[in-house]
Amino acid sequence: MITKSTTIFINTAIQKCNSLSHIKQIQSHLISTNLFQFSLSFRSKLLELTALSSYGDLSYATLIFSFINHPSTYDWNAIIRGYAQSSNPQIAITHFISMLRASQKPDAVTCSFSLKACARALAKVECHLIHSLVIRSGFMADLLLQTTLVDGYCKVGDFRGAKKVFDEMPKRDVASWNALICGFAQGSFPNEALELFNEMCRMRLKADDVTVLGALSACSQMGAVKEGDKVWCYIMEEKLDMKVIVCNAVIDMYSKCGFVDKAYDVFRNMKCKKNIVTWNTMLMGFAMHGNGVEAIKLLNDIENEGISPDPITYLGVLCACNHAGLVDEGYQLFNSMESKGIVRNVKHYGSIVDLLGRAGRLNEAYEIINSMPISPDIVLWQTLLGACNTFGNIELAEIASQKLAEMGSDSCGDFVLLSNIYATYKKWDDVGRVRKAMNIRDTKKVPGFSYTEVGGVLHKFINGDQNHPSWKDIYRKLDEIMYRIKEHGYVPETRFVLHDIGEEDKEHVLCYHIIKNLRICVDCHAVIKLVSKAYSREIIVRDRARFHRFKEGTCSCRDYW
DNA sequence: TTAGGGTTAG
Repeated sequence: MITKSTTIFINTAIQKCNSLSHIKQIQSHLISTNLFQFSLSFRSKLLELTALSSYGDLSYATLIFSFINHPSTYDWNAIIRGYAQSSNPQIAITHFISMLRASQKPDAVTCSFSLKACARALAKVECHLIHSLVIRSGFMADLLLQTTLVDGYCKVGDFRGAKKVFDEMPKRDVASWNALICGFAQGSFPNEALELFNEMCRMRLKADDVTVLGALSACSQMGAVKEGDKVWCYIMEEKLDMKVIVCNAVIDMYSKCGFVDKAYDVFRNMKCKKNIVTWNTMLMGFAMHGNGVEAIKLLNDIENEGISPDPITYLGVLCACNHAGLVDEGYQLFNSMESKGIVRNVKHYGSIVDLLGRAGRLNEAYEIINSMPISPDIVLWQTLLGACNTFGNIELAEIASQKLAEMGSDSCGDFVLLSNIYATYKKWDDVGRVRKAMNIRDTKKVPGFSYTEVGGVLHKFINGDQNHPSWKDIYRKLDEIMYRIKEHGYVPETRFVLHDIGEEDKEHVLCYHIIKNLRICVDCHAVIKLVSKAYSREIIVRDRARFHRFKEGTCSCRDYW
């Protein structure tokens, strides 16, 4: 029998607990008074504190757990929940399986935590397993659990499964809609996400901040500015612009749709307080559009506002210098980071290598890689290789390729770049050697594709495909465009074609190649410039890294990208 | 005592 005063004493101790040593003191008290094995409620609370609080320690929680003779459902839930939100969610799933093996019945909450673990560990099979367990246990009427299932299925990449659970839900609330909308948006199905959002609006269901975040993300991916405008109107009508997170997403949407001015309008007129993400998002917006000077100015504004820039701020401003060709400014900022207390990560190094590389300062870029205190990653070597390709540096290209091979990169692009450098110098034997290596390694080719959005519908084109319902008309139009830009002096850039083939064939390879999902290539860039002139049209192209705005035969990047 | 959906990144 636990006395009332003991209960008060322990509860107070647990409430006031704020360090691991407090936890240990309470634990020793529980053990010495024999309450550890017999007072389930105190023990579970202690375990929860250890597994979940900021001062707790998961491995210590696991130790406590291992001393429990017969863990209760609460104990299991605490440990599973702790691991589910840790950097190692797979362990939560392992504990869940141990729970089943120990013949301890999971409750709906256990399933919820375990599903979250599956989502974070990308564990598809386990997600299905828990779903069937949920059905067998009679938990399917639980709205919260159904929503977790929808979310879990999306995160593990089973969108059909997610849609099925959603469709079969007898009742849905805004969170269930959000799980699917955001799931689709994050899973690169922006069309579907936006359709669901519109369906929600048609049904006159009230969308909340999370819903619009999903819808905005979808618009950003599609470059669907008209749809984005509609979402922004909805946000203002519903006063969701009082939430900083929503404003941030709007700024991001306008930037990614190619309208950095609109993004800046939203940024300047915000009614709520800006946070560091707001500043970073705006900074990245300027970076994407090659507005280096504005980005540097914004960095000064951040400091004047008394806000501390973080590593992402510096990544943004370096990226901006990069796209604007502000080499010295970027280099200076990179060097000033340490004195500002910002620890450089691999992305900062990637950015500076790109900056120097694109300016042709290849040896300096290589020196930076060699002097890095952290190990360079694949992207970094690819960046250097790309710069070597631009400036025709065979020696460094071979070093970068060697590193990439050592790191196990099987990207087709790496081989293509090296091969292109050899091709530029007509070293066909070396080209052949690279091609052979490509075949042996069975390199993975990322197909080039482009999107365009018309009336809220996304049209996707893969290089040379015939999947679009109007593909014949489209190709006919492309032929006409090619004919017309040749009148404006178009000469296909054939230098960057892998194979050693005749000029005529090379041109054929390039002529339907309009926009790349990776960085825009020299030929595409030249074609679009001429199209903008021949048809007097402004064309906005977003490639993997930035925006190009073509007008009257010139591009906003001033041919520096 | 313990549940669901979320913004910036080379």
